[in-house]
Amino acid sequence: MTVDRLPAPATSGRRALVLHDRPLVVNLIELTLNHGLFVVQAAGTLAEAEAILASWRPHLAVVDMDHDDSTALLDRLGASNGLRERSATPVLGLTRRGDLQTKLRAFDLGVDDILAMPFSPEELLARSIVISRRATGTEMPIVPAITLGEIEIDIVKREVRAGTSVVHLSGIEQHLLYLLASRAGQVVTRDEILDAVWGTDFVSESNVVDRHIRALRSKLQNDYRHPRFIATVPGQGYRFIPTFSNLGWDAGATRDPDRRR
Amino acid sequence: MTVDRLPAPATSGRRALVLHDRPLVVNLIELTLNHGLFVVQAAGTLAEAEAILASWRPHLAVVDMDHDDSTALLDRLGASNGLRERSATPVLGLTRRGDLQTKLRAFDLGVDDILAMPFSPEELLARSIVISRRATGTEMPIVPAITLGEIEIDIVKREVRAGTSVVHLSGIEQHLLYLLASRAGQVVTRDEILDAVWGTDFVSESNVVDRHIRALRSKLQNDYRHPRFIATVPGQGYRFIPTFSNLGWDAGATRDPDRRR
DNA sequence: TGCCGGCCATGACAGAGCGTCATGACACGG
DNA sequence: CCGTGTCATGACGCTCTGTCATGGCCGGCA
Repeated sequence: MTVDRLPAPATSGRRALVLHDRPLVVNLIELTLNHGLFVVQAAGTLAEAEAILASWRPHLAVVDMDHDDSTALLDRLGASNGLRERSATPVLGLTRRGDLQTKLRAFDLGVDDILAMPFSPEELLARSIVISRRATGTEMPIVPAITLGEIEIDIVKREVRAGTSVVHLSGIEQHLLYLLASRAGQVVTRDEILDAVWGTDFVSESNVVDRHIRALRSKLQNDYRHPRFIATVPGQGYRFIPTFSNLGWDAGATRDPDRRR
Repeated sequence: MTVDRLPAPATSGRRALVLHDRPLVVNLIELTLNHGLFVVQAAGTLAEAEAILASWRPHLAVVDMDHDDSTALLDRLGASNGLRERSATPVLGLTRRGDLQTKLRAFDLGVDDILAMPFSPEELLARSIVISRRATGTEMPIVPAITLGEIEIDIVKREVRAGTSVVHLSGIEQHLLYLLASRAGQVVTRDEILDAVWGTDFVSESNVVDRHIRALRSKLQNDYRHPRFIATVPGQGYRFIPTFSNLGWDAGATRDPDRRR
């Protein structure tokens, strides 16, 4: 089965380093930061991050604060006693816990801003742009909308245009859509989604993922009986396909026949 | 009628300048920043702000971005092309409009962080502390709870302890409580509240204030028939009195007999 | 072939937070 | 004594989030 490739993003030469050990989250961040014309490189360990840092000189770092190496990386980035060096790379921290204590500790470690899960891609982009432009003092281009097959996503307004209809997404729905879209054509597990949106602390037996997938679906498709864009792969998870026609099988079937791969 | 004075706040010598032309908002900010052991001085005009700036050397500035002189003051504070000077006073901007464009413009003007109305005192405090400690690189004390008469308010948890019961407030309810508490014993108009919490853009004929006053009341008083702490002054507005016994008139009467003053 | 069990979609619901509306009590002024 | 304006109150609508019970479909297995 062939699937449209995501369009190659335009770049402005702006670079972002991501320290995160969940590939799905990295994909999400990459797709989101494309709106800000960032090119993203991911590191799963401190060593990788340092290599990228030395050779690539990123303009922004997005750091999972729950990662074991986050503190070490922040040290390397020029944090010192809550007072960051002027020329250091601006850092956006991601955290599972949103209480004030956790946030203040993150700032102590040298973060420029902090984002608690679950967040929306809109917030991620906004904060990334803010701290990045503050560090460099230059304007930053934003591409408010991207097109994926038959879908157009406006990240700022949190709207999706599919065909003639325009719908507004909630933060979590937008997160979910970006997650799936960043892996277009591939299957994403429920557990991966749960982990990427809420963090592993969340109740794994919960039904939340289904719930929001369902909300997304009902917003993306005009009529009830024509499932589009999001297919179910039984026993495995969900799969996003940006064009309707590429689904291939009969409309009305949500199930993805391509089960064994 | 005598009313308990608010306790004189402990200070840590940390100073905050507020540029705002609504005295009620200034009171709110003052009471809120007391949790961070700030001493507050307010300016209604650029001239006043400059005088305070020169003689008082504040550690933090809270600036109403809808104020005519906000841009000029930000210039004075060392903003230049989105790139702020290192030693400049950190600035927290307040704005009525919360869209991304407005926020980005605020950052362009040199703000360190931006807060859109309606916000909760908890957020105001958290962001103030974050940008202030980032600028100075020192630890900042927080007093999580303050006591007003028979009421104890935990700003971080957004909880209120009145007697034996503990209740959780929403952001707007907390804002409302701080607003009234910062003018303890005095009457506050509906329009003033509307303006201070939502901004004047809001529909003036709306019932929102009553709605949230009611919610606050029902959370502060255990039993239905004993109104406490928040009295109605017919034709004028509401009045907060931190102790029950000081209400003076018969329990069961929500109305404040002290109408003509 | 027929039954069972697992996976998933669906509808219903809960509950917080926010805002609106209609009604009715109450006091005041004429 | 009645009308008017001011408030309190209950009821409702809406969005967002999360939970639960049900029932359909399919595949595996006897």
